[in-house]
Amino acid sequence: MFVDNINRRSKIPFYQQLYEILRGKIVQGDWKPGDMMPPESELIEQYQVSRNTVRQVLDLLVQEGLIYRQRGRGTFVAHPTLEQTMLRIISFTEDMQQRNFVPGTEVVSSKVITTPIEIAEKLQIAEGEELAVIERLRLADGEPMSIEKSFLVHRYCPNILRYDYALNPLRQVLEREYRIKLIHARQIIRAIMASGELAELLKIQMPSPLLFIERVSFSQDSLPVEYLEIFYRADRYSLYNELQD
Amino acid sequence: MFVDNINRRSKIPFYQQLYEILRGKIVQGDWKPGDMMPPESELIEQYQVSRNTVRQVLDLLVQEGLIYRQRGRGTFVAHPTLEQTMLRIISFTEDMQQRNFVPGTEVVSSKVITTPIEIAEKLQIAEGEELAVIERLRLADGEPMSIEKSFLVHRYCPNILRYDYALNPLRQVLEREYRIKLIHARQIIRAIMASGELAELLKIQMPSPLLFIERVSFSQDSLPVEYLEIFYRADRYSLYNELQD
DNA sequence: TAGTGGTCTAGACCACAAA
DNA sequence: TTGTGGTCTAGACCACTAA
Repeated sequence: MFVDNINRRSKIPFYQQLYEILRGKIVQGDWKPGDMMPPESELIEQYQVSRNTVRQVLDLLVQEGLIYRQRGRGTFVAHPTLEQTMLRIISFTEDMQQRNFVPGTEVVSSKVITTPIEIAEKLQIAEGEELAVIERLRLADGEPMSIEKSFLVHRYCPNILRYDYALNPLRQVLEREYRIKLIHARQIIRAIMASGELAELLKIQMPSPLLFIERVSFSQDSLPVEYLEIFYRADRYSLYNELQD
Repeated sequence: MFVDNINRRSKIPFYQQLYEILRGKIVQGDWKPGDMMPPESELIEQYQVSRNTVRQVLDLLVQEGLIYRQRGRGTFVAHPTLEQTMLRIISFTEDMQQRNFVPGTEVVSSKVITTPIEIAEKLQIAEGEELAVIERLRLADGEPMSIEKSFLVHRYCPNILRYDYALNPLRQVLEREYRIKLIHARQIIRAIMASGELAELLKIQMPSPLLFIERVSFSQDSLPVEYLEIFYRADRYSLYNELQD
């Protein structure tokens, strides 16, 4: 078990601490989909915070789609949906687990290049600065699902290529070794035709369509750190979301 | 000007009333992008509600992307972004205006059919029930942008095909003539290859990829009313969104 | 220093679901 | 009737921005 109480001397707000605690219980499966959560009164008692603070935390979890509330009945752990994929930054591993695939990774190449102008603009750096490039083939149940090309500003994470990204998640290395957390991203979604090179890696016939995502991710300091290109096999991958109003 | 105060005898919660009021001022342009909103203290004074209630309303507007807050500086009206396209149901006309295109529409066909089983499932109706089908070619600056095929449960909107959908927005007819408002939708986004028929209508070469959206829209009574297929030219259309966490 | 939004408390009354 | 979440109040202190 992890920390399960609020540190009242910490500079982190109570509601963020409680959010991490409750989210952990859901993500780690202490509370399972469909389970009723402790009622607000109990959370107030257990964590010694006010009702407003508890409700602030529950609001966040509702927004995230992890729980839902029913007036008069209680608060329940939600069944996971693909919805969450579209609004939160999640890892390939998480994404595949939600889709009931076993994830796998092969590194296709990794090298340092000088930044071409198109990417320099997206990452707001000078043309010619060094970029670390990691190209990975992503597998689902052993079959190719997508190609990911990561372009990282090398100055922020020197020597990052010394790790093996078939074994280490890139985001974990960034967090643990370089204290860089990617907390915000902007992406564009397109349909494209597979090039010969991509078709070969993804084991698909030509011509075939791909779902193509270009994403720029920002660190906790609001610096653009990574430009990512993902090429998904259109026969295996689609996006889902919900609209309001 | 519309209603600009809170009806304290209404059964509608204060925060919902205040939300409508403030949202109206933004949408109708009383407050323009970049403008500072009145500080919380002023809203409390003017509308005679507590700070919590004011903040509940502002939270909603922040979530919707209409405003943003800066600690120590104030609360400001946000500049519209394509972001909103991905999370709100908007019309083709609105979408094109945001993208700085002049929208246009041609009706390709309209007819009544009996529901095939795949669509019956999506709309939760019996196989063989009547569907009104409207197929429209959408233009942007006079050039083909997309094909939309609407499948409507005919029982909910009898005789809907008597209107001309080159002139009348479908959603407007549904609202005005049948009191059906589409307030919620679920959609799946894929990449596909254009068929010969679609390629011809969209004036593109074969083979070409398309961005394909399947959407089921629900009325205010939570009934599925419309199944919509949209085929976008991939060379002219892409989706944009932002991710957190 | 004055004014802003961010966090937090301790109450209150209500609406709804289930027993 | 009891227990749940939904709405609302009137305060408090803090952190940040700009003058």
